[in-house]
Amino acid sequence: MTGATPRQAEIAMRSFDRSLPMALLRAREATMALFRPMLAAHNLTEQQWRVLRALAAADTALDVGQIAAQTFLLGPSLSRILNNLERRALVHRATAPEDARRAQLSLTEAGLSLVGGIAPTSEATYAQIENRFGSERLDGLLKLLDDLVLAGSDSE
Amino acid sequence: MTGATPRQAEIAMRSFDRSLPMALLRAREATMALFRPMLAAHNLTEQQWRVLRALAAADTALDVGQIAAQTFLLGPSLSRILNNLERRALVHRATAPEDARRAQLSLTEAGLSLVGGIAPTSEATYAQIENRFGSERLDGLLKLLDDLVLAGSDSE
DNA sequence: TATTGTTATACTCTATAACTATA
DNA sequence: TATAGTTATAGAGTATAACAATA
Repeated sequence: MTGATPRQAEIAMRSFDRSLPMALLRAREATMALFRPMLAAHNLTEQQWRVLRALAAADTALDVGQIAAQTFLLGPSLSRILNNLERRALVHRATAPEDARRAQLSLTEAGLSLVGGIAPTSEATYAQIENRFGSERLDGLLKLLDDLVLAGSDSE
Repeated sequence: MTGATPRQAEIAMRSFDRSLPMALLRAREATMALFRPMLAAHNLTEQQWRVLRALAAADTALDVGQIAAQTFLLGPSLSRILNNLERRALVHRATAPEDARRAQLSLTEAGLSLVGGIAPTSEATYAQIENRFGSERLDGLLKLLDDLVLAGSDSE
């Protein structure tokens, strides 16, 4: 035969539906769909928002490596994102006094104000999710997701 | 003040740690880290693999719109990915007889063979996850993720 | 020499709009 | 006119290597 007919039965692999990476992607897409309009309204990409969020959550200034680890961004991507956020005066960059190689990043007043302004909308969306999904189930889900990460990072 | 000191306490928003989109991203990254070497060994991007996986799982040929919906890829991205996979002779493209606008995509013998060859490695990785995480908990997680998608897609 | 971070480069994906072909 | 899909275009992220500055 020339063309090709799909024959799932011939492949010993779980169904697309039960694929864990796909299930995580679907869930993330469904969730982000609720938050995306909020970010678009402020001209923020998801990645930029992750950086701002990490800085807002930190009790202290963060260096580039710490932000990269928390946001799952690679150095080169993060470098450009930080340039962008600095140009928009949302982020402040200083050199660590004890190690001139290391940068210290923090939110500016404007950055803090932006995150603080978005927070109510974000929390309203969360309330909507908790309302529909149940807050106990949401807690359970977060716990399972944390445990999955631990299971993945265990020694081989 | 000039610089900026982060003050999480001033922002009424849940911690970065308890952010659902971040938890889903972390879990997905941790999971994909286990599968990525397998894809890299076959020169497949995650998106290309999602397309092959969708075609392998289908009982019949799929059109571009169906693949886009299942893989969360946009038309233009998918168009290029399909060109790439067609060039590599992994995917076969035909025109639907009843509607010449519609394409019918399926795996070629080589595509089927590729997916079939990767399947054992994929299943071994799954077995590892189930072993560490527990298969009942994995089932529970998949169920919660499905329900979350339903909760997100409900009428506003 | 090792580390922190940026720059260089090539590729891929995202996103929106415009377009072609078909219905 | 509406729909399926591709092409155009601009922007942003991914990934690896090379590099500069500092330790």
